[in-house]
Amino acid sequence: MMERIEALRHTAAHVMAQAVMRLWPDAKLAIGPAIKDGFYYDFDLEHRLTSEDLSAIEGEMRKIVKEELPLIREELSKAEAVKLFTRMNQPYKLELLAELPEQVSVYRQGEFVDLCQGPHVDSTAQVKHFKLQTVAGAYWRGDSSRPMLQRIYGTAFSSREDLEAHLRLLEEAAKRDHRKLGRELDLFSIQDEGPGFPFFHPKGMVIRNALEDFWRAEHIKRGYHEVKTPIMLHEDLWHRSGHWDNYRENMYFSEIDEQRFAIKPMNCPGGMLLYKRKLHSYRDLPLRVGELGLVHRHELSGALHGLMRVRCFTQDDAHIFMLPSQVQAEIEGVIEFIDAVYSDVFGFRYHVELSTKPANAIGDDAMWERATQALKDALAAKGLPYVINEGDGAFYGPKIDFHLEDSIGRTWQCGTIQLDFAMPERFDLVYIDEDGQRKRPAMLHRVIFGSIERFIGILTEHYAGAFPLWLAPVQVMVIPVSDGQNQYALEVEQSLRHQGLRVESDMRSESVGKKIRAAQLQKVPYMVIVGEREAETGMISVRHRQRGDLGGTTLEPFCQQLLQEIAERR
RNA sequence: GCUGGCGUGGCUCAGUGGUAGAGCAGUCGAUUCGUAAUCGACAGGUCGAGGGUUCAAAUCCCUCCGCCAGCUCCA
Repeated sequence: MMERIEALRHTAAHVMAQAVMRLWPDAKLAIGPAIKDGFYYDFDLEHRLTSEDLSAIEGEMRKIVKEELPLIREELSKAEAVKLFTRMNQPYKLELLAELPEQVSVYRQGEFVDLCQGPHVDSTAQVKHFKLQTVAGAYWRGDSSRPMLQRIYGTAFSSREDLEAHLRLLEEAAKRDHRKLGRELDLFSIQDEGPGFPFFHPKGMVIRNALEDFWRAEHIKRGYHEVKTPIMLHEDLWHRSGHWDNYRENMYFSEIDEQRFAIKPMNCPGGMLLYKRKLHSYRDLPLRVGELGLVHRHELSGALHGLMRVRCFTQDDAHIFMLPSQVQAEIEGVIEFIDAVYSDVFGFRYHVELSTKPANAIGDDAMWERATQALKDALAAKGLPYVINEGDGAFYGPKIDFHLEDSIGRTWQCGTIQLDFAMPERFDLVYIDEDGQRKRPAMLHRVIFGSIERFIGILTEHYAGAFPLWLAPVQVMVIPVSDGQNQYALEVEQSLRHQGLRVESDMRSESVGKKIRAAQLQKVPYMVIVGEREAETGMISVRHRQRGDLGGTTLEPFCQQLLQEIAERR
């Protein structure tokens, strides 16, 4: 079933390529695979494709569908295929062919033929429900030193209903985009004067502080200490840590008293200095040291994306210094910690990747092998399925990455656990073992949220802005029915505030309906409506943003119920 | 950084060569209202920045900045 839809999308890609070739016969074909929910095809083409062109291509595709062309597979020798694609003047296909085995396959449909291993559906007639979406640039073979091609993305389904449902889903997803909600709910902004450097507004700060309070409480429970290291440190430190050799491109530098300083892109070198401030006993280990550390990284301008991808962010970092014998238990502990936060508190679905030694790495292969194996062992012990991300580790060690999905299905790395034998070596970290000998500790770098900024972005989309009570910037909006109840509303507001709730009153001379609507749009969890009836009897009328009118009650039980809801983080 | 698109009041958008418009939000006034929009008035923009073409530029051209989609890269 899944394979059939993939074949259908792959065929849709061929139909699109055929349509493009009919409209622009000089187009050079690159590749055109099926992807999640659709397909794309890359073209090298003098003409710059516009959205009007997309309609024209769609029109041509519909003709091809009507022609009911059968897809015919042919097996060719490589030599024959080279001849074929040379005759067709398709250099990218020839480049692909050079790496293929002696026997290759092509698929024909009418006058169109493409190098392809398949499978496909039987006829272009089956590609009925599709839509071309966008055209964007993409490097040939994903290599930024190669030519940039034009990529057309499309979506295709086996039924009209599925296609329409998917298009509706995309529309709904756009509504929960954290950048849109961040503006509407007045959580944060990014100004032209600081691309990638977000401003947090009062309401965004409430969420941020609630997350940090939660974070601190959970870390204390798990035996962490908290520290704060400086934003800026001498360049020499970054030479010692390996960042200058391996991470310089992403770093900001400045000068103080004719000395070069770097703004930290990571917290670990500062953490190393803190560890080294005194001698440690084996009895001190594992030493778990957390830091909400603000780091700055120069990201490519085109990569910036709301709070998800910024140039300065706060990592909820921690460095765990361990005896070699403690490594596996500590990794497992962090895996459990992350799962407890993601699954139990926020109800996220996530997937895990294991990233191995990158091209620019410090430390020898044996060390990398040992560290990678330790991460694998921990994952196996926790029974966590994972995919391997070859060559994507940090330059100082392999890592386990936890990925969360945004509203349109893009995934973002949040949590990560990195095992590092290199940094302790470089900084000559030691502890005194029970035999009195100086020995080398192992070290773990890890984050739970990843970056607070990105995590807030993910949370905003996850909840579509309707944050649970414990995170909601305004928890209760008091709404007097008319000006006559403003005084009573104020008393209610004060009383709830004294209980520690975040309350506001809407005392504008507007209709109740309008004030309720405003609170609903701000996704305030509870509205307390007070009119003449309530003012006289000392009661309140409660409305919930999702459950609607909950009827009358008094302050005391209402307040207790909310405090309970907050305590349980529902 | 690259390819393409876009940039008009706080927000959403209209205006494509002839001295800047709407709705929402805001302010003021009237209304005093019972669970998602009461009525009226007022105020608010050197049209992203700089340069050029023109009698005349939001509109055409150039450069830069920023944003959006994707690629590359990553928390």
